[in-house]
Amino acid sequence: MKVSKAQAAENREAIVDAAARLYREKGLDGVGVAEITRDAGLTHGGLYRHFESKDALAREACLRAFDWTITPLDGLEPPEPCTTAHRLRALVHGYLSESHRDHPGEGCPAAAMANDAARAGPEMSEVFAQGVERNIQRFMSVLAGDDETRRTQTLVTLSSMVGALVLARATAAGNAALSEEILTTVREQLAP
Amino acid sequence: MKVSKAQAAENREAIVDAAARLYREKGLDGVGVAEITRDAGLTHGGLYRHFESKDALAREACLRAFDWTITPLDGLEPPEPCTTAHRLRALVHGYLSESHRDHPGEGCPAAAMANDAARAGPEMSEVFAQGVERNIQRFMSVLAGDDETRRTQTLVTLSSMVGALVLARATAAGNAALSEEILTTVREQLAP
DNA sequence: TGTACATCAGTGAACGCGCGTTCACTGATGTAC
DNA sequence: TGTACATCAGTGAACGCGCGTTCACTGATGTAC
Repeated sequence: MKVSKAQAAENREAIVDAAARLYREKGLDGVGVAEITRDAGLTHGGLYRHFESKDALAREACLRAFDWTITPLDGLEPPEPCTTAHRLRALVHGYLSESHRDHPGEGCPAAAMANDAARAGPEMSEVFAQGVERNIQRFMSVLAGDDETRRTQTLVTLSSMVGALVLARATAAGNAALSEEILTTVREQLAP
Repeated sequence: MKVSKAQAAENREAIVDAAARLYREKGLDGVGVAEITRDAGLTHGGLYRHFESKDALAREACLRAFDWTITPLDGLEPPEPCTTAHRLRALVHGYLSESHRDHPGEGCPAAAMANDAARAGPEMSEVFAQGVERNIQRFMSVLAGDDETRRTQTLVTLSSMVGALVLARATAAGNAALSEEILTTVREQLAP
């Protein structure tokens, strides 16, 4: 049955949100349209009233996933005086936390779907690159100094964080000690 | 028809090698058993004489992939005197090269299949963790200093390289300039 | 060293299954009068 | 403001397709004598 335009818009958002979460958790090839629409409270047939194809939905979901913001850990809120070092530490320790490692669905898509994005064709890669650039801009705004220095530092720190999180996740189920060592060592090294 | 035991062993190796390459290129969910056995010069039916299931093959292929060694770039062979700094530079610049970015099938599996390994269950995660630990040991052997310092430096540098390569690959098709910027900035920062 | 035969690596058709996508249909919405 | 009706978001059965796995079969291998 038809629903109101407002309801239809809400349903569309629910589908994108569900896809953004499920794709980060299970990968682009790990979720079907049936699971995504079910998660959004709908059935699979109606998907194609909103999206041209599964790939088109995936692209929109990827962009949505980059709206993600880090959840600061308890006690990691920057204390006064709120210096650059304090903000950087809160960010790094939130990113390289056990909580972020164990909940990819609500976390950074750069770490959760990079391998998938690399294989999904140029259109997805373009969307992913837009998201990464947004991540870079947000990270730079935390730092101090001239633009070039901040951008260089951001690229290196972001790469370290993405790499450490990706390795910590891949080893978590099979070697918890190694996963833990990667998280703690890298976060202490980046922001002691 | 039956083949000699030596031929059968060769065929088994060919299947593992093909799987190790294809899984790195296309992901664990991106290749079927038909493509793998075809690549090894066989048909899909015989696979189950050698492996219990596709998952069992995937685990063995992942371990095999970690036999990977970096291909030094032209002119990046450590010059005499061959110091720690020289070896480190050759390694970092080889890892963060355009060639490595564009050929994941022969490259580091930690960067090529980390997302897949994280979702493939505890047994795959254990195999992956073994491979990562081997990568760590090999990287440590290049460095100088006491064990703790070398291991800490290794974990941070390895994370940076994995993160940078993963991001460079995911953005390559959609934003070549950003992909290039990530590679060059991080490699110059890690080993100027 | 020959010979007869059991073994078993490899083949390819067939299976059940879940996938992305289509489509006839439903019925509340929203508009034309 | 009512009323009649076209619209279209959502449903769920159906489709073709490719997947992992099975299995009857083939025929060279390797062994028992």
